[in-house]
Amino acid sequence: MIKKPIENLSVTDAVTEKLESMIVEGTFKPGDTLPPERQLARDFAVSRASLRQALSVLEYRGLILSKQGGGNYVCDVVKKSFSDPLLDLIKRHHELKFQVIELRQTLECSAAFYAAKRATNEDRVIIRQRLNDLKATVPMKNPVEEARADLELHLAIADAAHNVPLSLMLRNIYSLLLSEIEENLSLVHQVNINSEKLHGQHHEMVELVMEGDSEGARRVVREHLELIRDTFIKNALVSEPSNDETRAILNQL
Amino acid sequence: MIKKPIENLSVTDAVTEKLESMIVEGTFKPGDTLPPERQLARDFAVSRASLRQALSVLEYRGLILSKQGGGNYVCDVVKKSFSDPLLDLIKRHHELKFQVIELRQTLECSAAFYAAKRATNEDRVIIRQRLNDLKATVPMKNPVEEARADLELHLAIADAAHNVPLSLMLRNIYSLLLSEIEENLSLVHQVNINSEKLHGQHHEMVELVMEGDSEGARRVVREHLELIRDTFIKNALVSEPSNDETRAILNQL
DNA sequence: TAATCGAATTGGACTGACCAATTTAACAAA
DNA sequence: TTTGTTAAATTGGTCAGTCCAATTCGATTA
Repeated sequence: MIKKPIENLSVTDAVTEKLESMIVEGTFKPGDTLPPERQLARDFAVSRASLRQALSVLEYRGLILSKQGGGNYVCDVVKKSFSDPLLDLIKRHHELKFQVIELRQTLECSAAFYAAKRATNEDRVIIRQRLNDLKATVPMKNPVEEARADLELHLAIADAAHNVPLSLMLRNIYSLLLSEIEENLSLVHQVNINSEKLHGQHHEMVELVMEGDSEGARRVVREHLELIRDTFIKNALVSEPSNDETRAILNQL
Repeated sequence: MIKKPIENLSVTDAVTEKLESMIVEGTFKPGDTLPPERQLARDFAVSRASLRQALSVLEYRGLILSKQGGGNYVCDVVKKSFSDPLLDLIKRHHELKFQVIELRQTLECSAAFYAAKRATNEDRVIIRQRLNDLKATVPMKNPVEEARADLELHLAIADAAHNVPLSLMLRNIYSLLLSEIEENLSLVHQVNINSEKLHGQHHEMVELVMEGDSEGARRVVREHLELIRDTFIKNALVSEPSNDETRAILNQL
């Protein structure tokens, strides 16, 4: 039987693949400039329009960088990200970030609720340890480390809920938030306006879980994430005042 | 202070962002066709070449699908799932199914809560349609179709919550449950013991969302999923009496 | 009623032109 | 020579128009 891998590529797609291959295989090395578009189009026997469509995709993917008057520069392929397009989407759209916080609130409220019911002695030791770790990071004045310790505490509580899918989903959300924080440190500094209140909530949250007060734990976590959400919104207002996205967020409340 | 994200966008990039926003925010909905390229170029006051560069990036990112002679179709980004080791894990470990139901309860309670607050008229039409579809499947005596229609109703409510990540996670769970049901039909028949009560809850759930009673909607969904959970547990007891996993589940309650 | 055909619609591609940022080289001044 | 300025060439960015090819959809026909 003949396998028929029909090449049904458009001109643009074919050029995209060809250029990608040449970059990955080293025909064009990082830092090089690609041949001028007009010449490249002639070489590939395609129109400049089709070539430029291919170049736009390659630029979006981070393989090249176009500079008007300069040229098309080949970027370091190592930095190429394989991340999910959906994650890219969430990172770029503020209204989705708000939704992520809302989802986090939903999940964490349940996590705290069940953690208060099901936490084992071992869980309790870990949770206390995470709380101490968090307190230890405060004097370090390192916002990334503090954020990481903060999320580790929340994660310890999530794990104490003994619901594997719930823990996994929160882990996904935390890694997303952490990369967000690492990319934009200024947000964290402004968050610190409410740092005492947030730390107080951390203590209260841990205590209620320890006491087995599931309803109370859920309530505190809800308040905790409402405060985080409000801080996020204030931030959005500061950095992007009278922006359509920001207004859309406010209308959702 | 610096922190000045200068808007130095090219025409193509501006069009890309604009279209992306309109898709994410729902101006163009999944399944819709975008306006014809010539008209879209006129509307944005850009050349068709620039517009097509933007479209090629959006197509690479999976937000739209271009079909020659057909149009540019908006894809359902929500249906794109995280590449998740979670699904494999759950399929291999039966004790996780109970946790999945619990997670589903957490997510759906929030979904119903926000749906009652945010459902648009369009959402309401779809929800009513799904409820009618579900009622229509009952006389068919086809458990898989009924389960599918059931989940479609729940999904419509989830989408009405207007939280993309939330919808996405529930979609993942639903696809998991559906494949589970298809693999094991016997469970569904036994569930039918409570079918009248479940159907009544469906009606009540829809009505409360329609009335905008967010607290009531959340309560009904919680009861609904408690019933589903209990039915699931009874089933487990019948099929696997005095099993370690089953006892572990009961101890969690 | 169903199938078929063709015109209108729509995306795919090409060409040539012009603009704007950058680079390069020529030139002038020190 | 070295340095700074300027003008021309280069190059990416954008646009308008034209034609091709696949699809759609309504009118026509069996």
